[in-house]
Amino acid sequence: MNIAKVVVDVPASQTDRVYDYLIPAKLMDVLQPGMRVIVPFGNRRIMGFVLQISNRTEVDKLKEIQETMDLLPALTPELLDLGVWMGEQTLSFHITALQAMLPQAMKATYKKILVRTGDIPDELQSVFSKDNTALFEQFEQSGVSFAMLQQAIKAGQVELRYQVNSKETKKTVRMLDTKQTTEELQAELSNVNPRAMKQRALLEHFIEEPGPVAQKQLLSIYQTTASTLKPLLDAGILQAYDKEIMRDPYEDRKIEPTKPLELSDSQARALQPILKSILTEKHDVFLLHGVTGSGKTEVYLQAIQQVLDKGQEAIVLVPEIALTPQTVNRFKGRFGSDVAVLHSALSAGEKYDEWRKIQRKQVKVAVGARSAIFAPFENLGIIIIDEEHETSYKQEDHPKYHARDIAIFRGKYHHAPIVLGSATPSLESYARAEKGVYQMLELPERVNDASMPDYQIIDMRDELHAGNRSIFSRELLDQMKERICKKEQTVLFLNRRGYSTFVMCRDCGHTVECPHCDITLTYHRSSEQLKCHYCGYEEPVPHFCPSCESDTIRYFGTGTQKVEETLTQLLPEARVIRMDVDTTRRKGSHEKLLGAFGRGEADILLGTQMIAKGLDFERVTLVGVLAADSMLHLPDFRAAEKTFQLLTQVSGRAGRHALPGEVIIQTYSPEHYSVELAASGDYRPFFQTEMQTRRVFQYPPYYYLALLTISHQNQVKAMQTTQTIVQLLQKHLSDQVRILGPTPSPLARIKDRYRFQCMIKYKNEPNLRDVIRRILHYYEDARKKEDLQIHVDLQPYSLM
DNA sequence: CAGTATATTATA
DNA sequence: ATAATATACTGA
Repeated sequence: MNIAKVVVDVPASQTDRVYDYLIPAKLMDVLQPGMRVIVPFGNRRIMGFVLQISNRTEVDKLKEIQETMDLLPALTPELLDLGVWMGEQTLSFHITALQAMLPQAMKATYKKILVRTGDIPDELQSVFSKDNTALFEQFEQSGVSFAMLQQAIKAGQVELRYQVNSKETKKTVRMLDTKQTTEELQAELSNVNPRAMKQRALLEHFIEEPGPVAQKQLLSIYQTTASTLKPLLDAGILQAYDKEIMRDPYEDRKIEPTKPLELSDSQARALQPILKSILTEKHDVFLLHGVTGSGKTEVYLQAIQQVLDKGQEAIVLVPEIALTPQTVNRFKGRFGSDVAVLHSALSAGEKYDEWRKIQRKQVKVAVGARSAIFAPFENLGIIIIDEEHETSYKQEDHPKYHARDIAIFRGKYHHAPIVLGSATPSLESYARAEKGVYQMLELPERVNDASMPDYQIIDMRDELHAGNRSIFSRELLDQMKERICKKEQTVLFLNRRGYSTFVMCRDCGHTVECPHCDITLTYHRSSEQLKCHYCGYEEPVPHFCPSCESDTIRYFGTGTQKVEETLTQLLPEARVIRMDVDTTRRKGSHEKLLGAFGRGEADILLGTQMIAKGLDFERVTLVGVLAADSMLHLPDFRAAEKTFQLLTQVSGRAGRHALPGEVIIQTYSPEHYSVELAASGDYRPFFQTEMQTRRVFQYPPYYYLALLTISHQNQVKAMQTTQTIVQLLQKHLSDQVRILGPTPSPLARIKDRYRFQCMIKYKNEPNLRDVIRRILHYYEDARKKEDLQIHVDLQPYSLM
């Protein structure tokens, strides 16, 4: 057993296979599958994952593994299996799938280093630093001729080394301790100059309180600096050393411990089957459909409790934007230090430490966004996906996985149940629950006897006819005034998706477009620039229309800043907190703003998507949605579903406690079923209506989708290639399949590349992945040489 | 025909 | 992805 099967860190189709390496004697008893290693590859050194240790190989001359990067496997056997499966399912490289399961900090970085080993010309010497090394990059920038370096390397005067590093760093604190006994210290004390008061104080500390202490802490207690310490360290009386510590992003937060709450009847009814699956170790998938405020989280908490009691572990996925301190506190409050939290707001180091807590089994519960589904637990008892309908569970770049699919894979492996929770389930999940593939659990009413809020839909066209050109309807304005009088609070939601600010000429209707993409430029007020969100192009706002030279350039669209301004004009007495990307960029600002709102320091909370979820404030009795229909016109078959979900979620922020809630929805499409049915608060009618549409147009959940996007600088080339691909697909797939295209992508041009798509609708195509793989292989040369790009997305969430 | 740009190929 | 090697292509 001296051969390791290794996947190397070269994401390319040619290297997407397993390479065999000899295990050197020093690693013989150390190396295990799942470890990262450094291996020679060609004349470089690169990182790789050990998949397997074996005694067989087909290759005559094997190279040796150079060294290991881990002492504990980074990936468990389960995750290694998952990597294979995920690579196949998403048509990604094996290495890409494996990398996706680890924190960014564990990704390898590569450096080429020049080392001087002999006499070299002065000109070349100038590149090297004092220690006779130089980064290869430095050499390239230095302007010294390549030939000179080549010669020096040939002559053995310079060596080129390939260095592999991992980005992970471990945080340490400086500790102080002494090896001497109290008596010896007493003796030392008498030697210290009596005028060195602070030094004496530090020594006395070690006499009174023996044992190691953090330097920072000690110095602050005795109000002194490291200079006091120095003589003691120099004399060898005290010793300093660095102790590794875990970064704790939540260390200075006080979290009140909570006890399990008494469950309502329906909560108890929903919990029962979950507990049963946990106990019998059955891989069931539950769809927990509970209206907003119905207490889904308490059900999760009690299910997790059962898992922990059994000595098992739990993963809870929460959408990134809902991963607020409030949410985290609910889990930390119940399970304390057994919880690790993984989300994007943490620094790379913090994420790495949270991950290691899981790896070392120092925690039992992982709460996090999409990638937390890869938490390296080995005895999983349950996986919970909250807000399961959220599209952010689908990763948009390779590997394009859906966390729900990964959860089901892991659930099967561990014989553990999966709970998908939502007030507005995805049609896919609800349809599966109806068919009995998943088990349906319902929480039809709110806890605390709170009733569902009252709804009002305002047709903004009527407002316009009545001469109100403001972004606020009269009704909403009146209601907000009333709330301020009653000392109640309002949440205002501005849906900005598919809706951005742009400039338009009032005279001729000209809008400014990106010269490289077929898209209108977005107006950025802070910099007075027009920017393209797809390629980064920007230009200053023109003073005159580029088309007709009139000076009637105006801004359109509504940003939160604009709403805030209007609000202060119309309701000068209102105290407004605005939450958007700009005001929450700084770390902790999110929490600060919500905290202030929670304490009643503002009357109105104005925000985008980020306020749609999880907020739970007692005094919020009014929710206003400013542009309910802004998503409906997007080229997306899920537009109605997303609108319905969003309206239901936002409305769920109102009247969650004793005070009754009211919801006002402003829209230009009051008759659209997604708006109307959100008002009814009832999921089923919407589900049934939407299912009909999906059936007629042959969309999920009736059909599976695969989307191929082909792009090239040359429009004709892109179109023709897509045409050929369509024909190839038609030829090799079954005759039940529906293939659409070539169609120009909704974003027909990005970065000067024309984009065409082909959509495959299918029910059962076991060969699909193989056929696509063959097509990709067929175009391999063209992709490299002619810069043709082919993107494949199976079960896409974005059709752009 | 050397010297250099470009395509091909292997990476264990 | 990257580097070495094979091949094609300039300019003498």
